[in-house]
Amino acid sequence: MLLKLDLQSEIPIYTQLRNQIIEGIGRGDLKYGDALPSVRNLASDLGINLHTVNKAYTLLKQDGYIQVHRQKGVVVNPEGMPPIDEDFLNKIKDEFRPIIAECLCRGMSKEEVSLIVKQIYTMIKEKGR
Amino acid sequence: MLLKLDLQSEIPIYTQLRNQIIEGIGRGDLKYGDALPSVRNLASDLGINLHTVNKAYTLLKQDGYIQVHRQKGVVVNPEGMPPIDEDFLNKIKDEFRPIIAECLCRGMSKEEVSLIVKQIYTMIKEKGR
DNA sequence: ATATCTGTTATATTATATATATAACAGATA
DNA sequence: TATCTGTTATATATATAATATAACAGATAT
Repeated sequence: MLLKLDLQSEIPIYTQLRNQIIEGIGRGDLKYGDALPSVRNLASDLGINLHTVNKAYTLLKQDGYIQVHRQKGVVVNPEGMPPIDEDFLNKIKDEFRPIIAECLCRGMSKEEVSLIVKQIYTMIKEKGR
Repeated sequence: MLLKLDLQSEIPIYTQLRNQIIEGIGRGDLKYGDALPSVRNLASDLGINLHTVNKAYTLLKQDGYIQVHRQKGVVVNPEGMPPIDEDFLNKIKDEFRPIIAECLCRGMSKEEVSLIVKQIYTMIKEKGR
């Protein structure tokens, strides 16, 4: 799977990594049980530090997206993705909220915002072809 | 207008301020031309530093949400909100994207995501009553 | 006029977050 | 036995966030 970094971005590298791996899973590029590169290999490939990759993996592990086995390596959670529970919904609501508020502030209708969101959903899903 | 801060949050104080003011405008609590507290008064009321408020105001000014007059004070932009241009759409797409990817990753359908977004839109808009 | 209120700018300090650099440990594998 | 895992521990450099004082210059009220 191809990972691209913007080292000049204000978004931390470990966050960029985390987001792209999640997007890869969501799109289907990465399937349940698929192996991810070792922290050292990925860091080397990307020209960044081992600990930066490790931080991204740690976050993904904490959320249940991947499993990390001491000596086997890193894999996308073979048991599937974590459930859509209350905690998750509250988290994404907190993340969505300020963006939607800004849309509302500029006069976008509920339908316009909804349409943009649907377009992004489709764009993510179809990018793998 | 009531502003609440979570000093323990990982979200910077100036970002919390910015977001809440934008939400206030979007909801209609703050109307075009309405005065905002001076940097010193608001900082004092919230128990934070003047520069933290000033940073929030500077961001809001840069985006065209408020106007700052040297001696008159701070007001919500009387000419209305900035337009929904290409730059704005690209910005919110970049912000929406990782959240939507995570929804997709957990198996939420396009309609489920869209529904949540609509609910948040309504929630923001109706909170002022 | 003078005191007070604006936003603004400058400087310094502290704390935290981000990213890197080395090194070592312990289990698994070739 | 050498090599590959993730993990942990330190140390360092840089950037960001937040605070603390201080001063400036224009406007306003007394």
